[in-house]
Amino acid sequence: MPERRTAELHEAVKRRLEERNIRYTRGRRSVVTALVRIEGPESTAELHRRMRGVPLSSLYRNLVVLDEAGVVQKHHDADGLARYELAEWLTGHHHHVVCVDCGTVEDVSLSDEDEEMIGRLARQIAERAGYRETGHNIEVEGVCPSCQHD
Amino acid sequence: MPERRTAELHEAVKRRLEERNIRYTRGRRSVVTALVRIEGPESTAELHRRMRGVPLSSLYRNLVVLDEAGVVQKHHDADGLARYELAEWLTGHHHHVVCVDCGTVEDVSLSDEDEEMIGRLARQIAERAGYRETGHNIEVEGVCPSCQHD
DNA sequence: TATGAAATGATAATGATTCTCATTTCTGGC
DNA sequence: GCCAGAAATGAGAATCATTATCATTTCATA
Repeated sequence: MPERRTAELHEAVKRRLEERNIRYTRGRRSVVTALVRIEGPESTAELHRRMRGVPLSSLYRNLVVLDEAGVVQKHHDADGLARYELAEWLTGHHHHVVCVDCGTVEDVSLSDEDEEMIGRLARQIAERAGYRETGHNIEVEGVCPSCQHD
Repeated sequence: MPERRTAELHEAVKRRLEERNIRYTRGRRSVVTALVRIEGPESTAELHRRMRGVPLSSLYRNLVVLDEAGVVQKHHDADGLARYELAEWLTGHHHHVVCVDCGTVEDVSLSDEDEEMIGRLARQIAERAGYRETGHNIEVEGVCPSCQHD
């Protein structure tokens, strides 16, 4: 993500939080900063490693706050551990490829036509079960480049 | 699932386990039996409730065994809790609709044409990230019928 | 600068899952 | 049927990510 955009992103987050009377503190800023550099949802352990000086309890607490404010999106990997990334209104709509070997998750975007197709299928799936759709995404499993050694 | 098929299903599971020199014991049978009645991935707590007389430690241990043998498929809900269902080679390929309110998960199947379309997109997503694809599924989020009260 | 609300950091508590180990149940050969 | 070894079980302890607690600090506003 280009330098330029990062400042705008922080501004957008700040506005979003202020609308909800939540302060955009240094700890929360550093969560967002750590998340900007990332290719796909990262574990809390990894995020903590990237953020020297921020206590684990604060990280957890702020992830909850940012999640409830819709700034961040929470996922779970194959072991059930939490992984976070910036919400789609900040990064754009995308899907995930998960490595079945090492557990890494990467973001992938599709063309507008393909997205439309998926959207239609998702609506159909929801409708068939009597659900009111609120979102969808394709989870693709595979073996990532660096795990394909044999 | 019809009565008739249930016996065949147990036979298929038995063969699968025997190939791996794993015994198909009463405890394991009752896990499979509990799973047959289910509409979508169920939590371990719910499974345990359905299986009076089976200690929790045995349930957990057998879920691991059945998962490693490919009899059962493990998922995680929005809270990161484990949910299990029978593997697709026993039930057929399908997708999931998740209620964002109560967390229930239901299975949904699509037409062959739609499946082909999704398969193509999944391959494309994997390829774009340099992954060798091993599987995929669409996760649709929505509000289930019984949570649509307002 | 004072005041009350919100956020922090250190630590304790929680709860799902996994591990341990003594006991029990299978299986295959005699 | 009976034995020996392997596998499975059950009860409980241990683990570990995540949450809650609470005294202290920081912030926004007057």
